[in-house]
Amino acid sequence: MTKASLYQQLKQDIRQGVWPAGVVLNQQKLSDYYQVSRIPVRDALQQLKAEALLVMAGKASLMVPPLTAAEAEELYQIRLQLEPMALRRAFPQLTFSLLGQAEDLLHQLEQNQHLSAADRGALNWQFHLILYQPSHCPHLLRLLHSLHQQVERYLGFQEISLNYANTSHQEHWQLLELLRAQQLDAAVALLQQHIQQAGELLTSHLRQQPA
Amino acid sequence: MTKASLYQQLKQDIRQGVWPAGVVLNQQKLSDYYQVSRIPVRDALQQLKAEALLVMAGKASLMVPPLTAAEAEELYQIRLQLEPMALRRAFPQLTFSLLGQAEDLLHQLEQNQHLSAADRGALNWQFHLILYQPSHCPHLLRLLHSLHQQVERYLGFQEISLNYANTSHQEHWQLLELLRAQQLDAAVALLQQHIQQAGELLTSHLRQQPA
DNA sequence: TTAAATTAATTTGTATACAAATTTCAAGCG
DNA sequence: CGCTTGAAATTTGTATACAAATTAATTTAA
Repeated sequence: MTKASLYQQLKQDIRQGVWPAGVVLNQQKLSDYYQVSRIPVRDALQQLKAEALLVMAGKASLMVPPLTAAEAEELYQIRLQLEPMALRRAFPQLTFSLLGQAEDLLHQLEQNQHLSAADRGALNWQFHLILYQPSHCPHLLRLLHSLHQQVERYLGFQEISLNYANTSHQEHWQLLELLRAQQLDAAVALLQQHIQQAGELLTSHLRQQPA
Repeated sequence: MTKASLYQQLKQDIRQGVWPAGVVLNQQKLSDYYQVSRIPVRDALQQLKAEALLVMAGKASLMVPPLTAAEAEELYQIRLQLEPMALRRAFPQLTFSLLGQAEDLLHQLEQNQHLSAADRGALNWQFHLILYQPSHCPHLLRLLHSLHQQVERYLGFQEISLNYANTSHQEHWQLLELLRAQQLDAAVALLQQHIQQAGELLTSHLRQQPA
C-alpha cells in the first residue's frame, strides 16, 4: 500500500461505504486497518479534506460528510452552470473518434448489469469526461470531477439506480446523437435537463431518508 | 510556527511572490526556511496541491504554477458562471447590516492606498464574500474562494492595480447601490461586467508578458 | 439532578532516522 | 555531437517515538 494508492483506496472505500457518512476517521484506526503508519494516512486525509470528501468534525478530527438535500441541490446547481460551459468549449474539438469512445462506454454501462455502484459512477464520469476533455480547460475539468465525486457516494441507492437505468441512459444516447448531428444548442439543452433530473432525483431521495 | 499557521504562511508567501511562479518547492528547503520539520511542510504542501495552488512538476516535486493567459480566461469564465448564482441566492437574505459591512470594506480599500497587493486581494474577496455568504451555499463559496486565490498572485502588477483603483472601485459602489435598491437583475448584470472586465485585464496582461 | 471543572484517556502534531524513489550528472556508445 | 546508460546525489516516502492538543470521563459544587 503505497502513498498514492492509499489515497485512492481510502477514497474508493468512502465511496463504497466502508466508512459511512458521519463516521469519524482517526489516524490510528486507519493506519491499523490499512497496515501503514500514520504518515501516509495523514497525507491522504489532508488531500481528501481539501477536496471536501472529508470535513472537520470538531477541532481536529475528520468525518465522512453526511450530504443534506440542500447541499445536493447546491452541487447539482453548480454542475448545471458549469457543464454546459464545458460542453460548449469542447464541441469545436470533438471528433467522431471521441464520440465513438463515449459510445463504447455506454455499451459497457448497459451490458454489465452487475457493476458495483462505484464502478457505474466511475464509468458515468468517464463518459462525461470524454465529451468535456477537448475543451482543454484543466481547472474546469478538475472542478467538475470533484463535484461528481462528492455525490458519487449516494448514487448507489436503489431508487436512484433504477431510474438511472431508464431515463438517464436514453439521454446519454440522445446526447451523442445530437452532438454527432452538430446540434450543439439542443445537446446543451438536453445536458441541462439531464443534470436537473439527476439532481432532483437525488435531492428528493435525501429529503425522504436523510443520510 | 504551528501546523495551520504554516499552511497559511506558505500560502501568503506564494501570493506575495516569496516563492515565484515556476519555482520548485522541495520539502528540505521549506523546512529549513520555516524552521520546522518536513512533516508539517508535507501537510501544508498536500493541502496546497489539492487546492491547485501548487502543481506537480515531474513525478514527485511540486511547483508554484505559472498562470497562462488561457488559464486566467478559464478561471474568470468559471467565476462568470458561478458568482451571479451566488449573488442571486444570497439576495433574499441580504440585510442592510451586511451592505453596511461591505461599505466599510470599500472604505478601507479606498483610504489605505499603502496596502500590499495581498492585503488588497484579501479585502476584495472579503467584500464579495459578504455579499455571497447569505446564500448559505458552503460548496459554492469554498469553490469561489479557491478561484479567487488562484489569481490573487497576479493582481499586484501595476497595470492591474492602477485600473483596479479606477473602474473596479466604482463598480463596487454601484453594485451596493443597486442591491440596496433591490435591483437584483441590474446588480447581476453589473457583477458580470465587473468580472468580465477584470478577466480581460488580467488575460491581456498575461498575453503581453507571460508569467 | 444538572452543570461546571478537573483529571485521565485518546488522538493529533511534530521531530528524527532510515528506506525508496527520483533527479542529476557524468561516462560510454553510436 | 547527441543520445543512452549507469551510478551518485538529492529528494521524497515511511516508520517510530515523543510532545501537545483534544476529547472523554469523573468528580465536585450549585
